Amino acid sequence: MPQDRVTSIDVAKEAGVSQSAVSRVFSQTGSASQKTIDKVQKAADKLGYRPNILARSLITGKSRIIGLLVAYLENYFYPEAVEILSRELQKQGYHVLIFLASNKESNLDNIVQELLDYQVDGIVTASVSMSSDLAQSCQSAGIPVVMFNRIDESKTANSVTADNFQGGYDAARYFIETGHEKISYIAGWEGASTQRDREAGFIEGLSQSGLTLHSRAAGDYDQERAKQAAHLLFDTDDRPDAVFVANDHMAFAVMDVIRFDYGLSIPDDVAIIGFDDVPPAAWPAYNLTTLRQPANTMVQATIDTLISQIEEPQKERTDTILPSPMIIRATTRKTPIKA
Amino acid sequence: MPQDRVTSIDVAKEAGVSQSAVSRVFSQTGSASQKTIDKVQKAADKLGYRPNILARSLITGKSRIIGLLVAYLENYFYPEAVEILSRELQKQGYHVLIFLASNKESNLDNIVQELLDYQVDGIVTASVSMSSDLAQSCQSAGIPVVMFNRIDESKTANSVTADNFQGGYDAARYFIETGHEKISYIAGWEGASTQRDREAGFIEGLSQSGLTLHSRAAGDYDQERAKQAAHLLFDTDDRPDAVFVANDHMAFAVMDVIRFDYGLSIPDDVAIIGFDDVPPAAWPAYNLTTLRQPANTMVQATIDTLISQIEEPQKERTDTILPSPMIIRATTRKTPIKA
DNA sequence: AAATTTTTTGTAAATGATTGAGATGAACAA
DNA sequence: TTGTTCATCTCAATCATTTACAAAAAATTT
Repeated sequence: MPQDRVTSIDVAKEAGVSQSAVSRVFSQTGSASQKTIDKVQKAADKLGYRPNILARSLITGKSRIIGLLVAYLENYFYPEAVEILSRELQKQGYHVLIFLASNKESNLDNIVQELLDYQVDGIVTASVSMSSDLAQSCQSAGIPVVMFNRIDESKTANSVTADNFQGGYDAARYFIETGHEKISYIAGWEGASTQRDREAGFIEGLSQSGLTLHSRAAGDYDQERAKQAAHLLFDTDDRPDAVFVANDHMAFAVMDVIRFDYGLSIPDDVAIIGFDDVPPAAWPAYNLTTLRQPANTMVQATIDTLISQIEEPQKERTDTILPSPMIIRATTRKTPIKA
Repeated sequence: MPQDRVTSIDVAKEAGVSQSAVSRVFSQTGSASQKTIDKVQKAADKLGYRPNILARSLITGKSRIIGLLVAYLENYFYPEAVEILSRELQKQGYHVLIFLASNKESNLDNIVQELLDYQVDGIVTASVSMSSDLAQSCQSAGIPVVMFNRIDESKTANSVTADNFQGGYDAARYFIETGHEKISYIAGWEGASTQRDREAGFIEGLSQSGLTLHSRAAGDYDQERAKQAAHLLFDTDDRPDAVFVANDHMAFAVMDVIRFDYGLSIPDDVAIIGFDDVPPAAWPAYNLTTLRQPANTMVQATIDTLISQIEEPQKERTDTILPSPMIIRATTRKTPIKA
């Protein structure tokens, strides 16, 4: 049977002090004499008392809950980020309430409403971009929002991203440096800022050498679609000799198609660069050259912006862009020029 | 500036009814005439009112929050499970507050306490087993606990697992059927019930044919350790020709070692069976024969037990064991007998 | 139309904490 | 002793709801 909750009143009675004395002992703010602190501690331990966070939140107006809105976890960049985010926030006395967005946009409004119903102190969106209306409505409710891995075009929410443009640019430069000329691109989901920036940077990098895309197909950040895209690129006489894939998750699928469906060798026949540097990229079976999104620092930046805005609501919004270094592994050639 | 919260009192004033009338409209229980419902709805819409869940929880004693305690997300079985869990609970009006356990046992007590502080309605642990004391203390606080993917030896909490014993058994039988005799095992973390059951089943399956383990090493469910374990098994003249690896996550690392460090061919030189059937197991680069843990049905069972216990606290605890079918892919031989 | 039942409504008391205002008392100086 | 200061404490209001109770209104029966 659910034993009755122990409240501060019970502790107060047990310790022979007032209820508010108990409260003062448990909320760091209050001043209390060592004597009462001891008495209260002892009574609390005896009864197994712990303050009810919900009641506290009600009155302080701070729940110490951060709402995390994420669309899917199949790209392994996100589980990693979620883990770090959650651990770090935990250290600072916050906790993460997780919400999964369906793919249908329409649903997002409802989900954000539910988030607000829980009186979250802040919101992090990962792999999801809020409409400006939605971001605005959080804003005006006084709830800071950080978009993780998405840029907010409307400049309402904060954002933290890797330098997607530069990453795309570097990928292009590296392909060119290593002697490629037929260079193709498999795009992510067109609605995502990451996709747009990576492609824009890549194109820019090509055009520096007077090149354009040899071919292009959309993979929507999905493995099945990426496979189809790869077939599109390779079911032709004029195959690319280098492919930049908009994220690692798709790159694995693309590599599998290239190796197993076409029997081509990577990087001798085709070089591949991905984006994210998720753990499997380092697995010997793939050993993928990629642009690293630094999950750790990205999460840290996310938390910093969020918490500083929670504590000082008047703070300006910020866009943080972190460097995305190239991790050179074995899916690209090392030799500068093709024999 | 954070605009003032809209409360039921504001709505009541606007609609010209009592505050409790507003409450009645928003909580399904209360009776109200169509006329007041309309008035209240209109006023609420106008002011943008939504009930404060924290305040509601305070009085009802139900937060509709489920605490999820997870140790790490690097084994990709868990992100998948978390995603499904969260989505399904969301459908039922619950939400997931996620807590990451550190590896240090000591910490677990604190974390569970924090969970309870949030007045969660139930707890799911994934890849974590609670001490019986801890489970007991949740029990007596009236908070049902389901251990996902762990058996509770002490029979205090509920549990949902795949049939790990049978899976191990089947792996052994399959190796034997396909003509192997030097059969080894790479163990998971010895503290986990999954590890123990998988190994026990495997040994049992071998002994049915009068065989014993050719060799054994511990990988602790960790890729680095698994690699070391693989070296231990293969740095010898008398190598195994089949290895059962306690989960897929380690199996990938082991395959990489076998292929790239020893230049052996899978399954011709060595056959491999894993456990879990995480998505990368189906990727052509691995194409791993494995025992599937049915994430979907396991999560569904978890939710069912949890919710039924939340709603009927007197309910008996249950252990659910779900079948773990073998998914035969390309890391095992198909031919019954070695040439 | 009166009596009865049913439905709706408002009042007020919870829920379990925080917190400001004032009361208490100890410590100290004059 | 008296007055002053200061830390500590208690009281009571507050947070935003739900909900028991009783009163009022509406619907139904006689």
